[in-house]
Amino acid sequence: MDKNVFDDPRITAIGLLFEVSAGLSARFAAQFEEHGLSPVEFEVLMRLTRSPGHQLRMTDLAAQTSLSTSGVTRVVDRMERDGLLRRRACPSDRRSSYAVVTAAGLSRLDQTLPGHLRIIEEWFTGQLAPAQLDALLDGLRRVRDAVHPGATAGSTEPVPAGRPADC
Amino acid sequence: MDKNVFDDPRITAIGLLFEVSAGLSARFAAQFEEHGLSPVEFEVLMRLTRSPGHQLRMTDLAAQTSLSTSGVTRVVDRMERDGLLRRRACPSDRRSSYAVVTAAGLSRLDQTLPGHLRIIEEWFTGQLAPAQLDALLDGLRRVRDAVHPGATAGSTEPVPAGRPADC
DNA sequence: GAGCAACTATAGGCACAGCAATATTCCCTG
DNA sequence: CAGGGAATATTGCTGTGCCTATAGTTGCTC
Repeated sequence: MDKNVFDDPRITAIGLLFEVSAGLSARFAAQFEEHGLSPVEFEVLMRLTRSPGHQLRMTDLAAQTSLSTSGVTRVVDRMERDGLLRRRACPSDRRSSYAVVTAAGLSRLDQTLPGHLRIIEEWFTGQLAPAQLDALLDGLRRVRDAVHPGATAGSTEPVPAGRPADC
Repeated sequence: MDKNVFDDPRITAIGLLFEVSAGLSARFAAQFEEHGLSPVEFEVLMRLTRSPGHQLRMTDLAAQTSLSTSGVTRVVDRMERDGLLRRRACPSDRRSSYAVVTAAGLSRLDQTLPGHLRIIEEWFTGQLAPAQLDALLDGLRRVRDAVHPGATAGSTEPVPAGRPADC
């Protein structure tokens, strides 16, 4: 085992990426917790709220988050218990059920988002000159297009529903 | 809830970063699994192997990974059971014990690392022109220096031990 | 030198996520 | 229109990690 392997530029590069990602995640999690949300709950709230009708089928929600379908079932259980969203049966397909954001859920997201954006600005985008930020984002976009993580799990881009939202 | 919030450049920027990070993590995990390692086990193996004597106190190992001390206890349990490392008592401080990489552990890391580096090159560093990669890394470094994730958990940089490795 | 605070590792309880199995429903084919 | 295969959500099981409590050890203070 050659010790110099650890100084390989590839290792340091990937370490840097993960370190930044982990650091920001930790800050986000702390701010979410102030509003009684876990990171995954925030993600679910974002996904649903940006979708037409503030709703999404369980399967589609799983595809847009990094959760499995069973994971979605349980997260939705918790959030429904907390009143942040509710289940709604799909009349045209009795297999499907929708998760719909409630007014309380929208309100919670409204309370959480400004702080979230502030943290991004303070520790990420605001740390770089505009040109430097653009360069970084261009690089990331390039890598993203290549690695194309599964079904764009965690992507910011909206994902078309497997079936049209006919209900 | 204004729908335009989701198009905020800060949101898209952070989404991009996390998407890249998650995508690469998934590829790494798949390759680790081919060699019978979990991501955290690989991390532990890397940390120990790069340390003097291929060993580290449990506490220091926890500080260098993103694990808590109890988490380290259990990971080391599993890896000791699999023969990748072993515990060693510290003669000068009977509270401390060291985790030491075994020959089998070194061998396992040797088998895993080339593929790991190949993946980084294929999906990350190799996707960018040298100047573009430099720009991206500069940006990341800048953010890293600002956010300074806790006790540099997950950092590629070696972390000085809390106490000198006197045994 | 006795006592106390700090440190170290571990064990138990809890939360949470994934995988596999299951029940229900839908759709297509003959 | 009957039956089989695909799709959907849920549940049990398992694995894993964190938090807290606990036991042992060390070093400092009086």
